Amino acid sequence: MKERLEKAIKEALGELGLPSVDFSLEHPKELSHGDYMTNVALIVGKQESQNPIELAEKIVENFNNQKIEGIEKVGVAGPGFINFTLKREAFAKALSDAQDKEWGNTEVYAGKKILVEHSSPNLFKPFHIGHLMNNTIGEALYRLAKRSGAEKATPISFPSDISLGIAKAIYVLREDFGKDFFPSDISVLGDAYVRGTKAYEDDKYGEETGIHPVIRDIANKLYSKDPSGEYLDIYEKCKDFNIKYFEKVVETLGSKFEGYIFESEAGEKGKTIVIDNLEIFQKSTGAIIYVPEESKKLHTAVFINSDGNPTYEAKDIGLLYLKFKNYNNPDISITVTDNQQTSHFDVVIDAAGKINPLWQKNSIHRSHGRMTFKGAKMSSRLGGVPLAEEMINAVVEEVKEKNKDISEQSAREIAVSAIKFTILKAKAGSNINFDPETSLSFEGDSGPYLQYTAVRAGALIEKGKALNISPSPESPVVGTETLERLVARFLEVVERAQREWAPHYIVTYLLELAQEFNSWYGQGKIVDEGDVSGTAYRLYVASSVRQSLINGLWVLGIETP
RNA sequence: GCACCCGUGGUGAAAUGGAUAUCAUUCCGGUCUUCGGAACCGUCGUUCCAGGUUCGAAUCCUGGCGGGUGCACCA
Repeated sequence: MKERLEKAIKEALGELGLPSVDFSLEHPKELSHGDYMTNVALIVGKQESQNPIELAEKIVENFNNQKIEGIEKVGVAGPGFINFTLKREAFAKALSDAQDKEWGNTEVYAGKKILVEHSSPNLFKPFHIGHLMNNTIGEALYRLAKRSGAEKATPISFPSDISLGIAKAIYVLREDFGKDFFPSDISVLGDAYVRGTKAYEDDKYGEETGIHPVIRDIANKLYSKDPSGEYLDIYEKCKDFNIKYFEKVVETLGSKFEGYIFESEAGEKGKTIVIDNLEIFQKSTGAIIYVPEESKKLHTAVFINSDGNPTYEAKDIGLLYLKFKNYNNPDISITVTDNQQTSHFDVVIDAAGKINPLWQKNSIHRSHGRMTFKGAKMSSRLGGVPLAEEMINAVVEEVKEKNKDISEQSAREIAVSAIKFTILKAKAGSNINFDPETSLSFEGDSGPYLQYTAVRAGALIEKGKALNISPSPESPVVGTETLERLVARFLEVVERAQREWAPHYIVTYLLELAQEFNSWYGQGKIVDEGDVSGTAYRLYVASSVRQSLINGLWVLGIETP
């Protein structure tokens, strides 16, 4: 349709003896303005110094002579915009497609291999609300990829299983529990991590002072996988325990990873790569660093420290190597991190491009803001960072307060959907401050509102079934035109979200759709025994709305009850 | 100091350079013979400041002001 209109506009310009110009042809923001609008008269008017409204009227007259197929009406509005309203038949195909589970699948990345890395945990820290945010966004990006026609979309994670920080935690665990320590609860490890950091800062733990050399030695043993160290034994047990914990947590959030690249593997590989590329990196005071060109306005970064161990930067180089090797050179490789890491990532990618241009070309970095959570119920650990579980529980309490009879599982589903929705409705990048009292509503703009609307549509269809009326496109009725337009638009909304890797477009769209549906619902009877053919059509529309909501929510990682 | 991100009703957000800046929430007023009301309808209320570019600026440019983050061996 869009191409047809573009052609018609060009034809009109030619017939009227007007210059051909670059014009836009878009959906107007306001649905009541029609289905497409063009600014062609404004552009020509400017160029030819003519009144744009009069020009627009001439162009419209030409359109009417052209008798373009599928157009209901063309009009001039505002300062000289031309609005096109399509005939209802234009949406028939979309409405029919929207009856199907596959509705919303696109061809945006047809045949591509897409890798999405997200949720990367520190294996000695519990899953906190920062991970919750990362997981929600990462999972949504993965699901967008999955519906984009990609040959393969793969979600992976990059767990931190090795660092000086982890050595600090191991040290504390060994001191407190002896060499036979066995982890029983994640919080024990989290506490050890925090206390280890503190001990290292103070250079004192318990009675013992001057612990730096001991901890550095542990770190070295971990890096070199020294089998003689009893610390390694504790470490391995903690690592196993943690991976299981991580998998359990993300499963309740609806994600599953197809693979992991551990920081320990990436570090080893990264170190080798850096050492093999000393023409790109350089030595400085015992360390190996990377100095970007001045014009790039990036900072110098240490890749291998003076102990000879890879830093986060070298680990990321190794990570890139392993991603492209293990996953068969993905066409798009997305990394989701906190936006504090943006400049770190820029430096790494700049250096990486010199080692292998593909690593730079195919990598995309999506960053998100930080999440804070106010609430007296929080027993904050980790220096004040609330755990994801604590936050979810607090919201579950809110849900139960609203509905006393609700089951634990349903309450949890609703709580998770409300949290995910709040994270995804904003353009990624800004910080979110959760206040369970005010910012997490279950009414209006919320996950539960969308779930509710989908369920409501489902209930209508069930009711129709009980009366032996099934959805049918045969006898269109008045009143559903706007809804039909909106349903048809779902496809391009998904496409845009995929192109820009921005799930929030889907959120905005679903809200608009749900509002329109609920408004229609309130206007009159949908299932009417006295009007079987009309009911069948209305159910057909309801069913298309329902499928759009379900599929849209799925992309957001929200299940429809 | 340098760099990056951000400033939209009381609050939380949306808006490909387009039309009267959109939605939610709060307050107030309504709908109710439910199709499962976590709904629907209505009222009040907003682009940090000053210039500039443009037919047209929340959006682009310059300069302020305010907030956040990052800048050498942590991750």
